[in-house]
Amino acid sequence: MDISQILDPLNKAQRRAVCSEAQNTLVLAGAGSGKTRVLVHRIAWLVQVENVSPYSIMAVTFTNKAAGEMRFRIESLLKTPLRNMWVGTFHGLAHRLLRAHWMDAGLLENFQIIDSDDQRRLVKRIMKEIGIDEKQHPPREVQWFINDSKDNGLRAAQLNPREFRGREFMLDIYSRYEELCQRTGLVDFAELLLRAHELWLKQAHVLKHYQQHFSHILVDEFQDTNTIQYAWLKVLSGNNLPQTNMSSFVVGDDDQSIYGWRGAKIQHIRDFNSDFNASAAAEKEVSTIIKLEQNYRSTGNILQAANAVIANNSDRLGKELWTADSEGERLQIYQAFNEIDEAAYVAGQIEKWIDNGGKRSDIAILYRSNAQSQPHEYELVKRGIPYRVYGGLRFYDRAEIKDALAYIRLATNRQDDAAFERIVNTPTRGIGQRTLEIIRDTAKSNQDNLWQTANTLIENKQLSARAAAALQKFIDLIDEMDCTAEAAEFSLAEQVTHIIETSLLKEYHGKDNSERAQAKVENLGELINAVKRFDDEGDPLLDAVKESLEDMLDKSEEVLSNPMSEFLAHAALEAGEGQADEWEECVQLMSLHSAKGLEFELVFLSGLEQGLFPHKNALQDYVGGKLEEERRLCYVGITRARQQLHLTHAESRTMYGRNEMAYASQFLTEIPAELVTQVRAVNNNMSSFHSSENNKPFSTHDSNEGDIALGQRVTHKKFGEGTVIDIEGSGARARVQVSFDYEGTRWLMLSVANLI
DNA sequence: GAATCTCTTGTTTTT
DNA sequence: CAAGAGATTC
Repeated sequence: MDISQILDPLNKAQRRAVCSEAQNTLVLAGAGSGKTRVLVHRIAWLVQVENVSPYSIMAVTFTNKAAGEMRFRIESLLKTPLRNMWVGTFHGLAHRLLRAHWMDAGLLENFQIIDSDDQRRLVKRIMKEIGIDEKQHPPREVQWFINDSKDNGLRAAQLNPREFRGREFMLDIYSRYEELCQRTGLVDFAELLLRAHELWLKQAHVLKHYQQHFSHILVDEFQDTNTIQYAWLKVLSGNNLPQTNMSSFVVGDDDQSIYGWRGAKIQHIRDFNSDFNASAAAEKEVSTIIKLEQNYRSTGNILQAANAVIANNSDRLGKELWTADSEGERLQIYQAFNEIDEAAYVAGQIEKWIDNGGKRSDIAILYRSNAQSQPHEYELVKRGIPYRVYGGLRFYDRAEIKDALAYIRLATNRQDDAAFERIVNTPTRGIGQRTLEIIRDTAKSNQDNLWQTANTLIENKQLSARAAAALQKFIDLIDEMDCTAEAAEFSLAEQVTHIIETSLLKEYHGKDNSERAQAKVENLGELINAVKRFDDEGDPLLDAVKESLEDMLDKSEEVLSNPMSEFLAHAALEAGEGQADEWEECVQLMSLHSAKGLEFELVFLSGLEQGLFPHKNALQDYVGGKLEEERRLCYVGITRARQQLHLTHAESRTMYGRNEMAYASQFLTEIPAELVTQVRAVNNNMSSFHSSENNKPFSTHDSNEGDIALGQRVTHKKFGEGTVIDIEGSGARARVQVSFDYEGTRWLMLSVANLI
């Protein structure tokens, strides 16, 4: 392959980045400026021109989707499969390293990854044990504290107790949690990263091995790295050495940093230059910054809107996107009466797009929170428009699946307390609170896991005959499911099928004949297919690790861990986006967070209301930091659109069962009016009147009680809750409903929902 | 010990 | 509206 194929499709700045000779390169890439393309072509350049071996390259991303796409695009560009290249997410790579070096990392061989749900249960259990009132200190907060500490690389022992005066219990819970996880072979998401970092620091031979193995590290979405990820990269890149040959190539956009709540620090982009040049033995340029500002994605109007919104943020690195493209259409803002009307507008526009020959897969509906997908789904189903929802409750997160996985976990690793707790009495088998309390207490005082404790208690006849019998039945059941090495003669699918059958989970979840129950039974069946798929496809990273460890003395056998553990890790890390219907032609629904990195011809940004987006939690933060992250999220949303962008908000929205009124999002007012067309459909049979108790923002007008003209505004004083109103000119009548907005202001609501 | 009821309470985003 | 906790009844 000749160089022109790699370089021809690139502009000048992109080419400069791809061919960068600096040891460390930071690419500041605006939205739609060809960020992924630069990464992919950079790798192709390294392999084809600089003769770098693919497996001395490590490419890190944040999502599995991005990792998969990068691998795919590199393979298509180079026209060769690259099984041995290290491409993965931070968590995926960290997990892979820990599996290969579990002993050096101080973990149990069959350690399991727990999600935040399991984590909260464990925290709760500890709080109960040491008598901390959950009402006063929500487990969520403690959980957040633990994760935040880990994200910053701090273990309980490293925290200063003096800073916890009056909250010493936080530290106490943290260290007990660490101890419990260690003993039972459980690793949470933050722990994956922290352990991997500690592996570098504590095991010099491991670090040295990988420092010699890799010559190039590439990082996507660099603005999203948290402290521990950044430190991990820094150490691996040889920052601790006087001289290193490792080359780092990172790509990011400070304006698209949207994971601050997960510990990401934009500051890392600023620090990169000074932090990654310790090896200044410079025969060649040490570090360089390249800005990509030409946007190839969106129309001029969309880009201008995005620029205008993000300009309200302070402390940016400074980038101004431009396009050679034409202005295009104006953005359209639709003020809906409520979320049903909003969904109807969106679906109507989608039908129009399709009628004009547009593709469904070019359309995305984006929202701030996953719950907002529901009214849209309802409307799309009603009109028979195929769609697909990303995120939200994912396959492996469903209760019935987590139950099944807990059985598999316990069958794989008896020390897994989290799994034990989840299924010891699911389905119910006569093991009640009392028995469980005894097991927990004994386990606590003996510093033992629940499984072993239960066995001991039965042996020593310390339980009532009834409880002991029930517990014994459970123990026998799990033993019979055994998935440890001895089960190797059965395929994964056979083992899982057996577990689902003998656990009676299908009977348990399907007992009432509801649709919901039926779906659960089907999901359990689907789990077997998921196992089969996993067994067929395997983990592309595994091959890479095997290869890279071949030269590491007597370590190669450690790489091959129990296949069932591999599957469980896959379930925890991939969370199971449906893969089968990936290529089906349908409208895409997803949160703004999961939309990052994607693009669509037609985009709907829905729910642009003050309190929802920006979210009310962010508004309470008067420092503005959180609000700025919301604004970046809005920037991400706007820049997803290529041709057409619709922004919608509703005056009233059903939230936790009540109608809530809301003002339009401040972000809407930040878009220059000349870029926008305001749409308001009047040809539906829906009317909405509202006013606040203090007559803000509307003035009051005299009106005969019980008779309202279309479009007239009223106060609640004349029309109390339940008053019947004639809607002038329509012949319709409605009943007044009183609602409250986010600030607690009282409103009157009349809509099609109130028609009588 | 299990099932059912009532009550409260809490709601972003993801690996 | 939903999940979870706590109380009540079987």
